[in-house]
Amino acid sequence: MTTTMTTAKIRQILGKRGLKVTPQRAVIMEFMMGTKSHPTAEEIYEAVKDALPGLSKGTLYNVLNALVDANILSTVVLEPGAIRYDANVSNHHHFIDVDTGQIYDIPWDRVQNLFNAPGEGFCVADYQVTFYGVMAQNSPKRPKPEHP
Amino acid sequence: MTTTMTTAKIRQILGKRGLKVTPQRAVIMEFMMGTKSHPTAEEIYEAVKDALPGLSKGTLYNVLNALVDANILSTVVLEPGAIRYDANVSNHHHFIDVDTGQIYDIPWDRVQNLFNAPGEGFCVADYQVTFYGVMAQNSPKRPKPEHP
DNA sequence: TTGTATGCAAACGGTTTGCAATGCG
DNA sequence: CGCATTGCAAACCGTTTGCATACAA
Repeated sequence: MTTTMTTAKIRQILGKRGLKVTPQRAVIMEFMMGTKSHPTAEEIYEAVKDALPGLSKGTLYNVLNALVDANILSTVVLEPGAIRYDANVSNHHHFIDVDTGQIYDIPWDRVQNLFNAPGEGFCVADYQVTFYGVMAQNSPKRPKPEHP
Repeated sequence: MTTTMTTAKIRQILGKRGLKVTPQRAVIMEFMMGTKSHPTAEEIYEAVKDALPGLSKGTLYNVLNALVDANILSTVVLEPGAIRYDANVSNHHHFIDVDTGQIYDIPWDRVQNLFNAPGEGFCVADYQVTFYGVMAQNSPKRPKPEHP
């Protein structure tokens, strides 16, 4: 895990929401701000356990729920069985690569306005598109294999 | 639960897929074909337990998984914690009434073609839109209160 | 110092699995 | 008759909860 965000910045974000700064919160936030992979709680646990050897699952969920409540993280449910966490809290869509399992954020404005799509009687307040497909082999967005 | 489909029709659907006809499958199918409510396994269990007093949860999941595998039912995950089942197996979108919790199917062709929306490099094979909002009070689609 | 956050362990809810008994074709 | 399906109970997995201790403000 590489450090991508200063402790000061994290203190500021937490402080602004009236949340205390704990090592657990700082490390988990730093990891989440530095990834776009939409990890599950289990994956976050694996990622931070070197930096937080004593971390318990209970505390992990406690921290994640606090950050979600404070609107620092958002959640997505794309498959049954696990909640995924995302540091991108602005409105956006998702693309799931069915080959690699990678999940990509799709900017909100790439999809045309669909507020009226459902038709008469449906008062749409929000919507979200989930795309399924494969990322082009030559796309720079495609993750490189670990051992080429 | 009202009978909306003949036993013969159910036998035909199951037979075509090479599935044996059991009372459990017949009753569960009949209930699912007659509802648009996207019930969870628990809700299906409650709905059919009068007709199938001995039904076990294990068998319920066994039946539901068999019907999903045979493409007689489809699944949706709209919230964490529970899979919802739908007798509508054709491509469609969903509208969730955030007041009532009701889930409505939105026909596929009410949403314009979004295959190219994510942009360069994303080869979209499929997509699905989830709308959140409220159904107009005067809409005929809105469910009537149990005790007006 | 005070109240909130942590660690641990037990509980929880939805779903799956193993196995003997039943029943459909 | 033979194999698929059922019922039951235990196991599983992600998540929540309760409580005593530790710690940020």
